[in-house]
Amino acid sequence: MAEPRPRPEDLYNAFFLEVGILAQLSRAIFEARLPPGFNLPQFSILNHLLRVRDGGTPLELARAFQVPKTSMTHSLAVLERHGLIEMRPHRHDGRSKCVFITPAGRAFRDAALAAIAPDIAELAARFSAARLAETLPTLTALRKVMDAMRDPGGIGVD
Amino acid sequence: MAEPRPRPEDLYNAFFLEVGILAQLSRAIFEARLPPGFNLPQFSILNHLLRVRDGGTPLELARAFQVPKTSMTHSLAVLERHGLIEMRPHRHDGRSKCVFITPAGRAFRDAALAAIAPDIAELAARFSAARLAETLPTLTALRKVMDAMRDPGGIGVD
DNA sequence: ACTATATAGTACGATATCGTATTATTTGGA
DNA sequence: TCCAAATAATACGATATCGTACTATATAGT
Repeated sequence: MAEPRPRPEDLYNAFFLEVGILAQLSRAIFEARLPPGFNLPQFSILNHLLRVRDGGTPLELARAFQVPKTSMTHSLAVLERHGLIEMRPHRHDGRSKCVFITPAGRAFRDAALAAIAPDIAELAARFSAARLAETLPTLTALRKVMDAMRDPGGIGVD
Repeated sequence: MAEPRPRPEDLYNAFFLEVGILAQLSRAIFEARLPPGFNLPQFSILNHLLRVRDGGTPLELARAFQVPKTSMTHSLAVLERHGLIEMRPHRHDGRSKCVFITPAGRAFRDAALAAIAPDIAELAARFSAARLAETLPTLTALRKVMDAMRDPGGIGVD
């Protein structure tokens, strides 16, 4: 009754279907815990500024998140309007700017992480961390392969 | 040098970060092969109508895709405007409608799948299907757990 | 049968995302 | 030095997504 030999194509489609659903579900859970008016990309930018580094340019951020630079301009404008980041002129390049997180931005990010912790705890109670950990190296390796395919020699997220 | 015991929380965050990036990358690749003016959700609806079933209501589709019904109304309007689906009145419920895929819709979906096949082949050459297949059951199980958490007794995608 | 409540779909407005064009600045070659 | 090409950011317009409110119909309790 089981398909004897599923076409490889179907496997990849099924995989990306699951990935898409998981991304949508996790985003919905996450955004439900953010203050109204904020979304996951905005949080992710703050998180990136803290975990990776701040002081980089909007274009670098756009590349790191694989979004058009105009989308990044918009997201940064929202964050700046709320005082969560600061945009300063670039020291050596008059065309460019540098993005810094503010103390309010740190506080916002920490509060958001704390707000989601209970959801993660509930999920952890129903789905073992060990099982997730098994798959993580594969997901990371695949992501790197796909990154390389779309932009050979690109910047990457790490 | 490696963290002796990473907090479980960090593992889940890292996992969902990878899932989000993979979803974004696969969506970008997919949409690059769709005719201009169409996006992945629109294709996914056609695919669902063929692979699962058609004749259902817009609300059922909205639940299956975990999107608000207003978003589904909009997507269906676009598909209908292009003649890819047909909306007929519901037989027994005057409030409701039924969504059917048209021959043009089938052709569109088949053409889209064919257009992406080379990308999948290229990916398959760089990342083994076997490795993906290993992780798929875990992803599916996690998706079901998360589905159940957000909507106990909900409809589900299968 | 009548009425209150629930439900399906949509109209409308707000924000997000993204493609194209524009402006300002830098860089590199004549 | 000067000018053409490249680059960083943004302005602007189009579509997508989604929350609120509304209309039409169905359902359930009396």
